[in-house]
Amino acid sequence: MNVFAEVEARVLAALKGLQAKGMLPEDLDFGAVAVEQPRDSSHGDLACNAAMVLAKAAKMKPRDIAEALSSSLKTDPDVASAEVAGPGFLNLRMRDGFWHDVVGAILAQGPKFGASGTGAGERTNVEYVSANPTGPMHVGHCRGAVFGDALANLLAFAGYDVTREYYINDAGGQVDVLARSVFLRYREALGEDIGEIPAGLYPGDYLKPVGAALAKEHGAALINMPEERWLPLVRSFAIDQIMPMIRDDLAALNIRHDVFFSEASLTRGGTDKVQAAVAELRKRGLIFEGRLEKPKGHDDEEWEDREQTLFRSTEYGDEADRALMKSDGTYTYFAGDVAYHYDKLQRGFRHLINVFGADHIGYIPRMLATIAAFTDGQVERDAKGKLKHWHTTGGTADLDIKVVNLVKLFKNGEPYKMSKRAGTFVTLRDVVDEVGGDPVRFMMLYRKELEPLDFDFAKVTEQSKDNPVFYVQYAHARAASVLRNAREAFADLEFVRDGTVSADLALLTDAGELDLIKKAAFFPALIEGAARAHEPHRLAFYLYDLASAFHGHWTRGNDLPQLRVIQADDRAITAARCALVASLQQVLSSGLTVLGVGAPEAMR
RNA sequence: GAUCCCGUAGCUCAGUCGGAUAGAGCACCUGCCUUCUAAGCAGGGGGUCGCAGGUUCGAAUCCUGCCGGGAUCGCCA
Repeated sequence: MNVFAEVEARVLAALKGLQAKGMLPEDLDFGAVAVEQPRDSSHGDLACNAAMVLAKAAKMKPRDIAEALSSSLKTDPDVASAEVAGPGFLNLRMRDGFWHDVVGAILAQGPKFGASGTGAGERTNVEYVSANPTGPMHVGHCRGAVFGDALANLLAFAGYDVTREYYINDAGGQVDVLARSVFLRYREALGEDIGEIPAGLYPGDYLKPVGAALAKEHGAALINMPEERWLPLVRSFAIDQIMPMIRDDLAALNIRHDVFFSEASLTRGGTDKVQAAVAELRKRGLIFEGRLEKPKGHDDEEWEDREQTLFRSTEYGDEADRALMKSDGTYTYFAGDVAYHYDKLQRGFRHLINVFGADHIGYIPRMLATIAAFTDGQVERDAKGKLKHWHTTGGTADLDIKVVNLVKLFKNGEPYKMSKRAGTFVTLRDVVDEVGGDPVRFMMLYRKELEPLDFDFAKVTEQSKDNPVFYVQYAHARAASVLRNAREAFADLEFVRDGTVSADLALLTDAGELDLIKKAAFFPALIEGAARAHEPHRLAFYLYDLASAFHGHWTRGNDLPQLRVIQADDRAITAARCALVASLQQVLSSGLTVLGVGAPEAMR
């Protein structure tokens, strides 16, 4: 039950009624008509902008439309008042019974309250994390991981059919470096003194067990092989060892993926998916042999001018065409990504979402161009041809690229630089072990993803009570606690029977109680808006707001005992208030679950 | 050089498709625990929404141009 959609439907019906009576011209576009929450609750429960958005097309004064709409809506038995205000707002107040029904709906629908059908089961692929499999996850990785995971949860809750995907970059030079680093640890495991790890290789201790495992499996068999023979073997061995480490790290943050897609698999075993994808682009006339201009702002010396295979991404607003083949005849990273995304499309996804780190911003235009090309879609541009949004439109499928900004690490207020070599490398696991997954997740989500985030390791560890996650969790625990106490006060207290509310909700007459219901009633609309915008942070802020309202109402009971939930001499009112508290607990629980954060029954 | 992001209270940040008197947390000040969990609550001070134009019934929000901070650029991944 979405009260905004509900009331909007009634407004639209009223507008059509006015048309039928000839009080409004036919042929009006009601698309911009919206029912929303007024910023100031003294204006009413709900506000409608219909009069103002229709005035021009209807060639009428906004206030005249609003007055007509007002008298029409006043006949609705749920409408307590419909006043025209300001330039033509229609402020609606609903009768208490309308809000009491929301409590009933929440308790009847349980965890499904707020879940929506807007996604219509459309197949959606969210690709996130995709860290190179060269070591354990560090704190910098976890923002994109948490964001992507929460976004996937949100979309699933909003009715999309979501696949969570991790692209394993296991084909480039970095994994060769990994293999060489592991090979060194392998020699070490066999008793050799390897001395200091040479520059250019990964020095981390986490590779020691990998080298030891390699020694256990192969003994000394690899030691005298030429590199070209052991390299591929060690490479895949190392990746097979490290991916479980990464999965474990992610699991510690309550993150799981449905699909791990290997870059190397694109060209393994006689198949060449890159070639197939490039052929598809060639068919569209977007592949050509040409020369690239020297990039500006870089030293000239290393630039080599040569003819090469290029993708005409400038066709879709990119600033340069993009190379697909290196001079040694192998594919570029981009070529692999083209094939990977072609594969996603062939798997039938209608919506693609990629979560990028801010350091990949420059990669966005070519990725958008790729999807636009494959789907016969467009990349939106403004009049000057600049990219307007980071998504494609109008094609058989679309891509939206979400960028999470950098996490700036601090320690005791000082900027903190991570370095694998200096041993100041902070792993994700260290943070989660010390602080817990819930605070990390909530902190990452309690912020618009495009904003930079300061992460002070010491502060999060020592003053974790400042983290808003506890505020929200406390509200949930408080609700659980009062329900426990109520059942103690009234042994067989009942407010729900067979999925419907049995308590007399008409007893909820306090303004604070009704205000809480109104906030809870906003949840479905919030979910829809956040899902549409791909912005999980809105949910985090909403939950904070709801928790705040609940804490405020609760504490009012200190001064005014008659407002407390448990009224020892009044079973009926206790039951009604318990129903309200249970409904708030449900919304808090559902929201926290979408964010991937726990909803505890008690705080410690 | 080019592209992109950001600029809202002392600090960190929200602000729904353009909506009414711009909000929260922290910090500061004043109160509230014999009371359903004080990890809480109530109140106070604090603003040129970076600057200047434009669009319109209405702009923190959209457009243009500046200013400031940050990120990125390649046959890397």
